[in-house]
Amino acid sequence: MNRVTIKDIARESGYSKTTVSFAFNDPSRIGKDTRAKILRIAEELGYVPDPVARNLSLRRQGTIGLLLPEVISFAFFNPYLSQIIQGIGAVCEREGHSLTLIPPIRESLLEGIRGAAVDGLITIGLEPGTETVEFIKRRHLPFVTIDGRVGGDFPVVGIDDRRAAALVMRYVLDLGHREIAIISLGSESRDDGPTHVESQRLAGYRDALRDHGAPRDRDRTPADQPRIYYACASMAGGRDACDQIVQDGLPTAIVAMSDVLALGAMERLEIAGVTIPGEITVVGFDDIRESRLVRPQLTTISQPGFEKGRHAAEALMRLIADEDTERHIVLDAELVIRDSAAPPRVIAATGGGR
Amino acid sequence: MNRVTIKDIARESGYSKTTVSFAFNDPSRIGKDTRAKILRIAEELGYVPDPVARNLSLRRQGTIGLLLPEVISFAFFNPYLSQIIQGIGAVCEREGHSLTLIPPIRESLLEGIRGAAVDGLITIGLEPGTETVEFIKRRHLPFVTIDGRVGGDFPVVGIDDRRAAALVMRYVLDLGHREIAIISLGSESRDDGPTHVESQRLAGYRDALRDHGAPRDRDRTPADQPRIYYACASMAGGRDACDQIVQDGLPTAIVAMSDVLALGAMERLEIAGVTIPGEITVVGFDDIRESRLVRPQLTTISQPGFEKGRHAAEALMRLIADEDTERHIVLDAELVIRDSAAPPRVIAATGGGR
DNA sequence: TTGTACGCGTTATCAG
DNA sequence: CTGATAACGCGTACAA
Repeated sequence: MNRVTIKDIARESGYSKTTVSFAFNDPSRIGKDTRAKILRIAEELGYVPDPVARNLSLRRQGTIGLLLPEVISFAFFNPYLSQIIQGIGAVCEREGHSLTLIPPIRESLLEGIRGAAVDGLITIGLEPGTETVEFIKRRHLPFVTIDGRVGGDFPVVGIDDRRAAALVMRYVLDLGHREIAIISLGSESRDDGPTHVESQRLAGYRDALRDHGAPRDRDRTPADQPRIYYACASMAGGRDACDQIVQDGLPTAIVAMSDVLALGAMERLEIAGVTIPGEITVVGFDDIRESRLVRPQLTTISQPGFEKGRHAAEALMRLIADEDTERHIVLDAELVIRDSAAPPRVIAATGGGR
Repeated sequence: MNRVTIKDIARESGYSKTTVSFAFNDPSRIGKDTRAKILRIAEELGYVPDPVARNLSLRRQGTIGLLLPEVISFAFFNPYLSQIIQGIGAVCEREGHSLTLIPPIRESLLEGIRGAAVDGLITIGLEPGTETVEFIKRRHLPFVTIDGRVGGDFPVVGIDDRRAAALVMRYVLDLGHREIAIISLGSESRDDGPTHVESQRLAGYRDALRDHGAPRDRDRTPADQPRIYYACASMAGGRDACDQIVQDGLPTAIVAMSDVLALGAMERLEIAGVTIPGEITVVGFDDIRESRLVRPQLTTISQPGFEKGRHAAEALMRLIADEDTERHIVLDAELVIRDSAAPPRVIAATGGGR
C-alpha cells in the first residue's frame, strides 16, 4: 500500500484534481454531494495531502528558521539562547508556524541557508555587508537579526549594550573596587574580529572606568589596570579564564561579559575556597535563570532574552506579510543587584576610618 | 527584479532545464564548456535553486521534526528538554539536517503533524494506539518516541523509570525518613490519565515503600502514609505544590518526580526559612544542570537526556534510510548523591543511642 | 460547477 | 557522449 495522492482520489471518485482539492480547501466552490463523496473516498484510502507539494504550491512553508551560529549541541549550553527561542516560539505558536533550527551544514552557514525551506530567517549577531547577509538576500528571504549591528536594510533587535555594560561596571567601581579582571566573550585574535555586542560591552566597561577618573590616577601601577581575559561562551570557558586569573593573582572583582562565564568563574572560585562576595566580587551579564539559583545569587544585567525573541519574530512576521516594520528595536536592560557583589575587604577594613 | 528560476537560466543560456540542473548536480553528464557557460549565467542572474521545489523533487527535506507536547514557550521551561534537543541536534548536524520544532498548531497536535514538511518525527511520551500515532502512520512518516510506552511498532527510547524511582525512594527510606511527601508530575484527574513515565515512577516509589516493609507497620498513622501532590512540570508548579505541603504540615522528606519540581519546592522552603537538608530532605529526578548549581546541591536521579535525544535521532535516521533499528532502547540512570538529603532530625537525635 | 494548464527542480527515459 | 522530454506532487488562475 503506497502513498495515496490527490490523483488517486480524482481517479477513484471520477472528478478532477481541482475538484478534489476544492473539497478540502474551498468547499464553497463545489457541490455539497460532490464534496461528501470525495471526502468519503479520501477517508477510505487514507489520503493526506503532501505538505511539501502543498507548500510549494502555496509559496508558504508555515515555518520560520533560526540560523544558529554554532552547532545545536553547543548553542544550547547557553540558556540565554533558550530564552530567545522561547520568545520566538511564543509568536510561532500564535501564528501557527513551526520553528526550524538551522545549524551550520557541513560547517557552513551558507549551506544551511541554501537549503532552508522557510518563510523567513531570524539570525543572531549578523553584521551588515557580510557574505551571509548577501546570500540571504539572494534567496529573497525576509530576515531579522538579534544582537547585531545596525546599518543594513534589515531589522535589528537588541539592547543598548554599551550603556548596560557601563551600568554594571560603574556599580562595581562605586562599591570601591579598583583591582578588576574582565572576562570577555570571544578571543583577542580572531579571524572575524569581535562581534558588535562584544565590542559595545567592552566599550561600556571602559566608559565607566574613564568616568571614574581611573586614567587620571597617577599612583596606579600597571597591575591596577583591569586585566582582560577572553573565553568562549560556556561555563567551561568561564572556569578556564578564572584558572588564569587565579594564577595571575586575584583581583577584588571579576566582571564577566555573560552569566555563563560568571557562573563558571564562581564554580572555580568555590573550589579554590575563595568566598563570594567576602573575598571577591563577581558580576555577570544576561540574567539567565541559573543566576538566581546559584548561591550567592549573581548580581548582573537583566537582558530581555524572551522579549528579544518575541520582537524579532513579530518583526519577521510583518516582513513575511509584506508589511513595514522598524529597522531598529531597542529593548530595556537593567542592573539586577543581588548577593555576589560587595565592597572590597581592604576598603571595608581601612575605609571605615575614612 | 523577481525570483530567478531554473527556467530563466535555461532560456538565457539556450539549454534545457535538464542541462542546467546537471550543471549543478551532476557535472559529469554534460560538457565542460556547457557547464561553465551555464554557471556563469546563473551567477550573473543570481540564481539559487528553490529548496522547496528541490525537496519536493528529491523526496527528502533535510530536516527532522520534534513534536512538542506543549507550546514552545512553555516546553523550554524544562531544561531536561533542552538536553534532549542538544542530543538530537548533535546527530542532525552530523547528518546535515536541521531540526524543526513543531508545537501544537491551533492547539492541535494533529494539525502540526499534518503540515510537517520533514523526513521523520521524534515525539515525546507517545502512547501506542493513540490517534496521534495513527495519524503519523497515515502520513507514512518514520518516527521514534522518547519516554513513551513500549508496545507499538515504533522505536522507544527511555530508561527504566520504575527501577530508577525505586532507587531514589529507597535511598530516602534508608536515611530513615518515614514522613514523606511525593510531588508527582501531572494531575490526579486528567482526561488522558497519567503518562507511562508518570505511572512508572509512581510505581517505583511504591515498590521501594513496600520493600521497606511500610505496609506491615501496624503502628503507622494515616499521616505517615506518603502524601502525593500533583504539579505541572515547572518551578512554579513545584512552588505551588510545596505551598500546599507547608500548609498541610511539613514531612521530613520531599520526593519530587522531576528536578524542576524539586527546585521550585526548594525555593519555597528557603523563603519559609526551612533549612535543607537540616530540617527537611529534598530529592529530585532528571539531574538537569541547575541541580548542581543550587545550594545545597540536589540529590537526584541522573537521566541521560542528551543520550536519549542522540539515540532517538540515530534510530530515526536509520528508519529514514530504510534500515532496521531496535524497537526499545533502554539507557542507564543512576542515583546522584549530593547535599540535599540527610537523615531526619528526630532519628539523628534519638537514633544515636540506638 | 468543473476541467486545463502552469509553476518549481530533479531525474528516468528516450533521441541524436 | 550530450542533451531534451515528461512526470512527480499540490493549489489555483483562468477557461469552459
